[in-house]
Amino acid sequence: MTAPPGTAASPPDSEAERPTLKTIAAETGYAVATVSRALKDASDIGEETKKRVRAAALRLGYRPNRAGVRLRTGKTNVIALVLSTETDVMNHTSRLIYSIASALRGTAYHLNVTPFFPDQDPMDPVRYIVETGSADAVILNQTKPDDPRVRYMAERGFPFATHGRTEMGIVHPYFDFDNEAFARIGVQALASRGRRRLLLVPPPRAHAYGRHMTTGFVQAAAEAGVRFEVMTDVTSDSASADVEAAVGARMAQDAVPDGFLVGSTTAAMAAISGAEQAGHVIGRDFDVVAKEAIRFLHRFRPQILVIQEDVARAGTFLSNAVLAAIERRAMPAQQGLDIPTGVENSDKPGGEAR
Amino acid sequence: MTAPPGTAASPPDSEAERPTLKTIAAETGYAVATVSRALKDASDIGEETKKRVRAAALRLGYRPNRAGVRLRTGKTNVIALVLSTETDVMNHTSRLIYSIASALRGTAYHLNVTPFFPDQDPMDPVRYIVETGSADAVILNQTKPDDPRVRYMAERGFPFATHGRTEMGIVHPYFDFDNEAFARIGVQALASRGRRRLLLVPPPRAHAYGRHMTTGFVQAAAEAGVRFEVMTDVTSDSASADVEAAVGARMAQDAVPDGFLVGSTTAAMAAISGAEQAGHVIGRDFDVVAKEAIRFLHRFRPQILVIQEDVARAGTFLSNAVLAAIERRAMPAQQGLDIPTGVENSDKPGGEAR
DNA sequence: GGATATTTCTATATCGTTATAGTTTCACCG
DNA sequence: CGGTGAAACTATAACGATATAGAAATATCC
Repeated sequence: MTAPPGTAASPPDSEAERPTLKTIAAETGYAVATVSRALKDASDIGEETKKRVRAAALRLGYRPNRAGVRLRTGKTNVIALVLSTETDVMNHTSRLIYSIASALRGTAYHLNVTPFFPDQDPMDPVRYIVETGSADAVILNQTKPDDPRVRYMAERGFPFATHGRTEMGIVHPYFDFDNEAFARIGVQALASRGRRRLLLVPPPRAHAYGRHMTTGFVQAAAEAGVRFEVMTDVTSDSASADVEAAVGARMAQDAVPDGFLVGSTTAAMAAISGAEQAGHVIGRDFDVVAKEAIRFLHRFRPQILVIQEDVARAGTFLSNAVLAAIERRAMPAQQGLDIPTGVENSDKPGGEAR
Repeated sequence: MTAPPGTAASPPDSEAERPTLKTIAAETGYAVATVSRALKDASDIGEETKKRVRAAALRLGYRPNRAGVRLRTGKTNVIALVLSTETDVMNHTSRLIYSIASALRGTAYHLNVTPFFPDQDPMDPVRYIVETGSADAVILNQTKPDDPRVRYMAERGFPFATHGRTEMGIVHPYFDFDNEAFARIGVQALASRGRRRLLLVPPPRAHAYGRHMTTGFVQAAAEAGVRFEVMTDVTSDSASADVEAAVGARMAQDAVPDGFLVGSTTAAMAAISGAEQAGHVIGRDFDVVAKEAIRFLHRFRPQILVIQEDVARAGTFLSNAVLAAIERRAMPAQQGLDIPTGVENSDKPGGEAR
């Protein structure tokens, strides 16, 4: 009898070594290649062998070494989420992260988060990931109308999806909140409440969604036959104090607006503060339509008119989109749109922020 | 003359292959091992060689293949952030992520985010990371007084740091907001405003910080000689509607509290709503002290008394702590505490939420 | 019965890196 | 001039996985 080690009991090591294919091979008596093929259920491996190998793998708690797989196959099993830190809408980011991670549960994929900062070239993280092959797919947020990151990934055929659209005519998977619909519904809600002089605090035009919202606002207001104006000195991403001051100043002038459409949650609060300081009362002198990802604005002022954005749906969609792209699968829909259906305010019950 | 390829011009490949040590070796004429050693500035490599190798590496845009390094050395260059999704305090999470990522900029480390969900064993992600060696260090948040995750990592000597303390007597790097100081300062602020019947909406006692806050509250109130009570049916993590209802009910009974200390931002808003619905006026009938990570509560009610939590500092500290732990370096301080210095309200100017 | 498939398994090379044990070259020494 | 040692470099063997060509063993066919 020869003495191949590890045939009987478990290894005598004090440090429990992590099992590899080699360990299983030694345990079962098969070759490493056979074990590898058996575990991936290859057609040229016998049923009995597969059963034995799987049993050993389970017993030993085998988990493939990612570095080994990655080196050999190039597959990283990583999805990179590249986040713009420019705008951090209330709880938007963490919701997005949670919903992506949640959709990735049960898959072999892990989530890598790479924020980039205002002093940085937005291309840096994207280039790094593609050049070093450190992820299998990328999810981007805060797209610009002409976004070099999208062009870069599309040109290289690197799997990716974006939260937000572009205006480049490049077909790729994205999920977007329908800011045009948001503006339209908001304008209609204000108009139906008798508001006739509308004011938009728009997102920056540098972002694609800023243009959509502005376009929707202008069109809907024109259709409704009401007067309208768009703030130019501040955006919904400006510092709260600036929004407050700008709106306050505007509300002290002539032809006072009586309906606000505001592009972000924080800016909505600031705008209301500004108007109030100019002596106007919400619900009586003016109404406000705002977008939020988590219900809490109604606590700020119950009179506020709110349109909900479903960030979790975005995360789920984007995860599925990149998983499909990695496997070169077709998707039922390459693009997803979160189309709001109407405004809410505090008289309507609903899910609550915690 | 022999014909070793790639001596003169760049490779004729249409697909620009990613350069490896081999590429540099071919370019420079040195052996792969020499190139490797030259790039890590080993002592047994000549200056002239190093210079040439570095130049070639730069010219070719060489970046080490992480999978190769990881396979050979076991080093992943990944920091894992394991997030509890139980409580999602306003913008807390994204701030933490940004600040960690920011501190990791310029290092060779990447950030992996692994949330775990209420239906999951909190040990799962931690076990997975340690067993598969998928990260060099772990950062945990939302510690429990007796936290098995901390025990697990400490026993194995796996580099880690936590946001929040435990009560297990295990010495390890952590950063914590001083919730005891928060409670003390809050109670003193209320007492100095003449409030004599204080109410605490505490964080869940399952979390370490919940105990700290409660302890601090009870002690400070006793010292100040004021009456106090701790809500038992709801916590600052309860659904907003529940907090609102519970506080509202309490405010309709006898011996009405005139000062609230609230453990979270959202619960503070809910508590105020509840009290207001019971007919009480903030600033006149009662005062509220709340904690926030991002300035915006003053917009909700200017009268609110706010104590700021510096989440960015936590992220920076935790990053440095795990980097030191990975390199087995000593840290100037193993533990960090964010000790609030006082309350603010809207009469004091300050940084703004955007 | 010999040739040809078919099934099932194995040996080998490889991905990119690094640790280790050489090897070569040259200077210096007694 | 042989021996010693340092300096500078190289060859080789891993790390763990998998693709691929090939090898036994068995089955199938004319």
